[in-house]
Amino acid sequence: MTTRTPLTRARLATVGAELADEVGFEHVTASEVARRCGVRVASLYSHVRDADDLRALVCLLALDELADRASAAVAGRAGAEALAALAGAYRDYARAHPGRYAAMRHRLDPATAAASAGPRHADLTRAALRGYGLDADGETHAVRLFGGLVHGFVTLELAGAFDHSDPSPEVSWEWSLTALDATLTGWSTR
Amino acid sequence: MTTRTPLTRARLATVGAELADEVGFEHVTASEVARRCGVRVASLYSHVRDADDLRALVCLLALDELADRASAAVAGRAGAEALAALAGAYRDYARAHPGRYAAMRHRLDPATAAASAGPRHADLTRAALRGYGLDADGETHAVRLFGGLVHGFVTLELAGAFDHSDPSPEVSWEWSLTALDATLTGWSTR
DNA sequence: GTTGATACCTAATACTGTTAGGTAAGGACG
DNA sequence: CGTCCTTACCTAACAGTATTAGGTATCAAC
Repeated sequence: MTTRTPLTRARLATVGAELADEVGFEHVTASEVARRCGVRVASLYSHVRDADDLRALVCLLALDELADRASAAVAGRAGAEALAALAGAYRDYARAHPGRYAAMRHRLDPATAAASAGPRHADLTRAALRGYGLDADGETHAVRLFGGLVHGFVTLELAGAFDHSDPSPEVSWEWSLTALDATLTGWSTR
Repeated sequence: MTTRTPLTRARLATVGAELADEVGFEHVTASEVARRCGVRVASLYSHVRDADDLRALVCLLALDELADRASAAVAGRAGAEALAALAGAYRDYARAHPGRYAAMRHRLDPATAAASAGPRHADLTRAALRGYGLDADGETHAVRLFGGLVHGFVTLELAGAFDHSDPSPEVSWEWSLTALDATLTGWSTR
């Protein structure tokens, strides 16, 4: 036999992420991950503390992956364009990888969270907002408004909440981002 | 012994909802619900199809309960005031009953969803938006914008995403709702 | 007073999560 | 060259959860 890929935390994260996208994050199970790695369940415990730690791995991978994409999306853009690109990166990622997107809402312990790509997300949003000339507090409000709007819209859309009404969510998405830009432009002049 | 409360779907929903608020919706287990009802697990299966059906029960209860509160909140109000009251009802409910709030994102099969209080939520939002004089499509966009913003903000806040930055989320919340009102007012004049 | 429905039970099975301890292979070192 | 340690996996056992099958007690109705 060819030497099979050795088990690592990184590999577990990848396999877990693929599984999450296929069956949903809430159904990511240690047993199934082990099965896909061609290994017995017990062997996982040399690499992860417990099942929760395994899920945290997927969470971290998703945070990282999405931070990279978001970073690429805002690079070289400013103002409304940067905002739309950033929001689009989130939405596209959620649709391409629903399981990983859900994984990001997994509660991490504070230490892990601090060391994760989580802060990068906040930084990226702040960077995208730079052009609006907000003061420190205003920027924080804007980060929260942006985060809430994007996350909420994407979550509801993914959950199928928009499936039974008429105009395409695409249009609502554009309108929402336009409105957000207008709002922030207004804030900057106060 | 006093006649113990007989098991009904309603009782299972209540017990499940309490459990959800205590330990989180994702940890609502048939075993624990049975334990709290003073009954063996197998006995649940006379009332629910499977564990997923049990969780759906909690979801339906939450949808209903929150629809009632939302309804009371918007009664007798209009415009910005109605909008803020409706949004506040969601936020307050999420903070008082995080487990039930999480339960509402449980995927229901289409038939159950249609018969649930879900549509009432959409109707309530539409009612709260009436004062803005939007056309049909505009109203749909507004419902989605409102839903996304409120749900996203509340979810992130509950997840602790706002815990490590300075101004109180309260202020961001006010700002966001004010911005939403201004946006919709602007939409109506187009 | 048998019948039937209702509401609960025990028992058995399968799967997930977790811990404890065993083994095989490969490099380091005498 | 043989032994020793480490690494990376294994088997075995056990607890908890989900599910199904089939049994029993109670009670109302005919």
